[in-house]
Amino acid sequence: MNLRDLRYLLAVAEHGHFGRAAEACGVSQPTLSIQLRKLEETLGVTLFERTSKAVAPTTACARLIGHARAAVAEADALLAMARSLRDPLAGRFRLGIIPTLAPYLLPLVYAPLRAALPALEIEPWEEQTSALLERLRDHSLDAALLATEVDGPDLTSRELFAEPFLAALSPDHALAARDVVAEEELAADMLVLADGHCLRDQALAACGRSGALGGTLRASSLPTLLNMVAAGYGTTLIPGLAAGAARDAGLVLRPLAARAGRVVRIAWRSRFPRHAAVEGVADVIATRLRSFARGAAAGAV
Amino acid sequence: MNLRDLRYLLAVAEHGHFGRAAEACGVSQPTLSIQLRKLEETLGVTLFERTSKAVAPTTACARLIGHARAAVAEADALLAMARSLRDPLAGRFRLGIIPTLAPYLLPLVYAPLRAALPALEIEPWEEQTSALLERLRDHSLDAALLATEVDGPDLTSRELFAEPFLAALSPDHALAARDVVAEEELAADMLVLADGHCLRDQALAACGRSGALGGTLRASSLPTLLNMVAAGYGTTLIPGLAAGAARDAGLVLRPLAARAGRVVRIAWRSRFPRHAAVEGVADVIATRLRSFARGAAAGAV
DNA sequence: CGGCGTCCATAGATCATGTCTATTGATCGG
DNA sequence: CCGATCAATAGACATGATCTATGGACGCCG
Repeated sequence: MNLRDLRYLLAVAEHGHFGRAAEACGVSQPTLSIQLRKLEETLGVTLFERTSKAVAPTTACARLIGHARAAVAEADALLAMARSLRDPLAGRFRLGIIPTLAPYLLPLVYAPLRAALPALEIEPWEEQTSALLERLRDHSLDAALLATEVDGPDLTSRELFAEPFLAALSPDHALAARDVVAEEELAADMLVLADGHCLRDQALAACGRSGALGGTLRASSLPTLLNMVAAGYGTTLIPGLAAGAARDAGLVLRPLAARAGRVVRIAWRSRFPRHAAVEGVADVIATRLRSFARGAAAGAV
Repeated sequence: MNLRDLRYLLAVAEHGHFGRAAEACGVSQPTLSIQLRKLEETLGVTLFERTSKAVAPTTACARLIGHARAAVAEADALLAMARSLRDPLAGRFRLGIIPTLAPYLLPLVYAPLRAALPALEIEPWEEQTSALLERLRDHSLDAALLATEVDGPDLTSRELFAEPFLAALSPDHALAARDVVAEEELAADMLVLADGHCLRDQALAACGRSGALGGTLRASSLPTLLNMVAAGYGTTLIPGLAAGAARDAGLVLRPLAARAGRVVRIAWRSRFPRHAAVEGVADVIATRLRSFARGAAAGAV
């Protein structure tokens, strides 16, 4: 049994006439006659009482036709929905973002993304790198904004922009008097984020330390960390996009001598079919942040 | 798009594995792969993200799959219902019966019909001949029990049994003293049914009258007619099966000299597909009434 | 790190079947 | 009794579903 056969059945029931039903279905009358007879044979039920005068549905047909109508309607609904889902630049797009990036990047790119991809319903999801990678791999995210390389052939990534780190100091810190701070000078009293944040490892690596100091307080979020530094508990190293928030917290920011920084990338499953959506999002973010990256390259933030 | 394709889609979504899905569908893996790819092309939507490791439905697929499931379920329901409708000796059977027959025949044949055709749900419909023929022709009845021949090639009929008429008299009527009454003797004061009852015309014809007497009361039903005769308003001629009811009404019954009577037939549309049901019903009634017909032929009721 | 197994995609051949045009048969009306 | 109408049938044709065999990508394991 075929959906086409059910459409033929409905057409004959509606028109009560093989010729007109065939015309409505866009086929010849013999075709419709044959197919309907085959349907009757497969069902084992006579569907119509045929006369040269009229074609009347049997009672069996009357009881079956509701299901036929429902099946055809569902198939048509599926086709219509497929048409609306056809655009890869439309629909839900679940985008993971690491916590040290989300609060500072999203406000910058949200409006441009809406403007460039109006049909794309971006759902941000904030979590640490490893969790995002896991969610990418189990298909609960479509793409993720990270500050690390991704490994494995199942994932692909594209560089979006370079984000320089900055030394963040309380105004009364000794280094606050300097124009430029060398990364190693921060090592002595640097505060870092909790385990799992990629920024923690990158900050430690930038100033030549392999691990955090024993007993060092580990902030669970960047805003917390900024407040700790502002309160004079130590120094830290922040990503450039957080500069505004850091200044608002009353911190003094200084460029780094060796220009340590991180590269923000977008990552996705290599086989993810809506590649166009990923590229679209990536293009918008890269374009929006181009000036920022240029400024960073010039050493000015 | 095809119901088969939708079944393939559901199988792949369920198993997450082309090979096992193909096995479940009873086809080879390449077949399923090709058909699914074609489905993706016709829909314009990628349905699965394929890896050698796993096959994951896309978000678009997740939204479409509900409709696919519904369409397939409706089709399956249709097939299941068709299976149950396949037996022509099962299901509703709308049987018209003329009013001068129904109350006396139905009690005789109801139980035998239930016993012989347990799956046939017979729905009796009591109306006069012309209305029954109309309903037969417009498909609102499946068959009808009549006491007249039917004309036209669109209808067919089969004789079931012969039903003799009897003279019905009030006990104090002059003719009640006789053993046998000649049909013509009833003509003088015979009461008849209202227009439209075939019994009316047949009774008049039997006693040689072309029309009813002027001012004669025309009962709208046979029970009413019996009571009128019992009350002494005249004589009448009743169908044999009504003998019991007539005696209960206090009437005297006498056989007719010329053995006037009527033939009860079952009629149906020549193209009616459930011919087996008609034959089944006809056989049961003819068998049940065979003794009656023999008795009638022998002159004893 | 190289063979091996798993899994989906592709190629080419084959077979089933849906569709067409032309025609027949049945039925009805003038 | 003849012509019109309508569904069924016949035969040719083309599409398309399916199969087996094979290729290519990937992960596993010694």
